[in-house]
Amino acid sequence: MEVVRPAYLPDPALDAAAMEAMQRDIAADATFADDHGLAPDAIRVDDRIEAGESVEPAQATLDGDGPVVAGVDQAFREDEAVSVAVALRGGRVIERAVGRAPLEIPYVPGLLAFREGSAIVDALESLSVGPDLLVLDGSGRIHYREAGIATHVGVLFDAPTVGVAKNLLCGTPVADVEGRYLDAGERVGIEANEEVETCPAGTTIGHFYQSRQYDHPERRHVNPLVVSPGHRVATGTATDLVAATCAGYKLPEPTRLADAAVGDVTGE
DNA sequence: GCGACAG
DNA sequence: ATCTTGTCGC
Repeated sequence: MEVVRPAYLPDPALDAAAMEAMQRDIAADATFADDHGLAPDAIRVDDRIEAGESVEPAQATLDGDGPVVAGVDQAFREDEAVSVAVALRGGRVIERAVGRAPLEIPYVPGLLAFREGSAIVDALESLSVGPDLLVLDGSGRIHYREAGIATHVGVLFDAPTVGVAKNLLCGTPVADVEGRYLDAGERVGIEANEEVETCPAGTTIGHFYQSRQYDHPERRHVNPLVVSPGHRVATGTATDLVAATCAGYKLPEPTRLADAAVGDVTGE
């Protein structure tokens, strides 16, 4: 893949005010409407995984039909960030790419892309396929300036992206989910509030999505995913697409596989 | 000043 | 995110 908006490369040397200013520009350039030619129905997961079988990584097959979805995830060592992108077609791995970058700034809520972004760019630049959709770890439009890491990366490459987070950064759920049991498949809208300074309060900027749930509400329950559009995807579609990439686990397959891959790149 | 806060 | 083993429950 190729960066098409180099002005938005996440330079960790910028001061916070400059980072925030860049995010406002990115949000203005982002498209929170469908512009991707992807149909959730066209996305397939590996049926062997859905059946609970263990699957060996498939050999690279760059040819074929059907949309390509890539998951991206990061892990950290001493003072470097490692990012891995895993591209899937029909639920099978067709390519993996690794990227690295020194860790130069601490984690600051709202400025995540400036800490991890360089490693992600490094990984995606070495990816030979241009995925029809990128699934990033973290928020997209659910962000103080509607420019979370999924939106930032999407605009950098002008690629359709969605963000999948495990926790809510900002915004207000339209229904109380606190300790409430959501059935698998349920979604609850997340609306912008005063924390989101770039759009009117009440705008739907994402969803809680219950990708997986236990059968008995009494004791244990799974926390829902936090899904939001990154770039070139509408809010409802973002959740539809993420739902289509899930295969019985809490995390979407692209994310799970990127997670595992970055794990053993970082590990042994 | 206090609270909230992706990874 | 990361430091880290076993363990309770379905």
